[in-house]
Amino acid sequence: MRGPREVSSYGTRRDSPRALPGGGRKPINGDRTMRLASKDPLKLDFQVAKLERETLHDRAYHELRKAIMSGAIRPGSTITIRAMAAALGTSPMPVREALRRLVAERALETLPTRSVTLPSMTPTRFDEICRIRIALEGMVSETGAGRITPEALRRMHQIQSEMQRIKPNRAAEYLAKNQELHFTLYEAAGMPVAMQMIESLWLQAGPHLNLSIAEGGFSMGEDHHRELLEGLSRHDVKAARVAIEADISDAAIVIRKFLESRKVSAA
Amino acid sequence: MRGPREVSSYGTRRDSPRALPGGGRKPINGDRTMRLASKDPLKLDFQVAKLERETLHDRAYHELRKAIMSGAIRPGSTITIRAMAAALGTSPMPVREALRRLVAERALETLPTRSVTLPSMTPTRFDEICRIRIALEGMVSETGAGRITPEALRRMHQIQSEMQRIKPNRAAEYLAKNQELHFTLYEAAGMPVAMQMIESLWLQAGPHLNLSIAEGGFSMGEDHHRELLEGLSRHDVKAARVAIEADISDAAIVIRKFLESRKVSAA
DNA sequence: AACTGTGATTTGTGATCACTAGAAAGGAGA
DNA sequence: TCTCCTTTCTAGTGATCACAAATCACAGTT
Repeated sequence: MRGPREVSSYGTRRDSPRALPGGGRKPINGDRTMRLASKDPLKLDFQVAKLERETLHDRAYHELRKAIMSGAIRPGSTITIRAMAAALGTSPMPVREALRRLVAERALETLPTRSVTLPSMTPTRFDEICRIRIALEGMVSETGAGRITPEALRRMHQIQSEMQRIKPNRAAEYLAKNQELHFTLYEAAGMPVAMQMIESLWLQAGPHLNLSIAEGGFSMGEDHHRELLEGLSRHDVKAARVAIEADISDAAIVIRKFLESRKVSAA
Repeated sequence: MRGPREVSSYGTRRDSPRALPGGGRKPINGDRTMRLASKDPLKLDFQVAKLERETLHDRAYHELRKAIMSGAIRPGSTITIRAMAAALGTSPMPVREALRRLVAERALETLPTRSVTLPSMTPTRFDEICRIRIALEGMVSETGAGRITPEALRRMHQIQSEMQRIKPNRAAEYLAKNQELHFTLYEAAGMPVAMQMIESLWLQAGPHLNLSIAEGGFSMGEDHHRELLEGLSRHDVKAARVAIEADISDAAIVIRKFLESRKVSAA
């Protein structure tokens, strides 16, 4: 006899609503909520708030992603499903799917034992990622430069000035702003497929950037960002591309040095 | 009272071995099978066949992938977990994970209703994919051209001559050989991260290539493949890159025309 | 005849259980 | 004390169950 689950330590019970309030993330339901009256234009004569409906594995995915990007998970450490599930207050199932998704995006890796780890970065792999980034982000930034709106450009200037005011010991903030600056330009290109690929690349490199910058301090990007914004102002798409490529290359040199020094110290 | 599963319609029972014979796919276990005797050098004085130990969701993934690439799944049609599970003779669980993985790779797409479909290709998306391919595969092919081994080059010649002998009505074979030719070059570059990204792009474009070639016939690539092989023979990496880029561009023109004609006929 | 509300069926999501393989810990013998 | 074996524990995989949202079918109403 097995009465349908009498006890459980989960915060979310069966009979509680599945829809979770969720952070400020975009809802995945497109437009097919609220179909109540007045047919084809599907208009309602009063306003209602759109319901958020996010799945648990989506939330687990975003939590893990955040932890990876921020450097909270140490490279080489393994992530166990059950521990993560306990931390999130869910069953192992959503975590399993989130991990699988991150493995597919190459942010995580499955060991031969089938455990999942955050892969450590080798200089070789880092070089490869940088070369891909130059090819891909170079192309996308050139496209974005040709289609950027005045609002987006203003926003980039805003981000740049904020970056210059960040204190030298707040490396994580700096990196976040840096990402925002780059992605504002890329977004302007209107290339969603490329966008996801670039995000995947940043996710692979991110944790190691965080670690190396945290130790070595940051002094990167200033010049190239200035060149980038100048190029955008005068609609010089080639200049924008060159600035992005140089930005990636120069940062790569610093990080690579750090990776190699770490390799020596580990040996 | 609920005796632990008396009946089941699955072909694979609990007590049957988990390890499935599997097709000619590479096993995911690295090297840590067979650790029976003679410790540290890990040598065995006789040869044994490596045990295949592939998870069910890996097999489901590869089956689905094959179905997508071959065009067996029509764009726009939805894939239900339970139907796929029944077809594979497993529980829905492995299928669920395989689908999630393919969605992460953008080969499939989740609708707002959370069903999974094979997305149909718009000219816009196709153009984007081609531009990404030119940037990425151009870079990789230049690298590969500089590092290709004589064996790999010989193999490429072999593939090319096989392609020329394929009858005009065997489009699928032609596409398979075409992929083999490209990937042999890319493999030589030794860029595993880029490799996976390129595979993902081919998986996105693949089904639609199949459909359009099947209807329109194929007359693509001959010239560019010749240029490519000539360039490789004389170690001209730039020529190889240009040939690949032209190959992608020219094929894109044909496919794009097909996509647009189809759009009109659908409307 | 078209639309709306209701019930039945389908389908995705999440929880729990069972099973197996590694990993770790503990103990016996040299 | 070290090594090897056994036992125990841990963790991933897959099956099954339960539930809710979506779709479908149908009937009743305007």
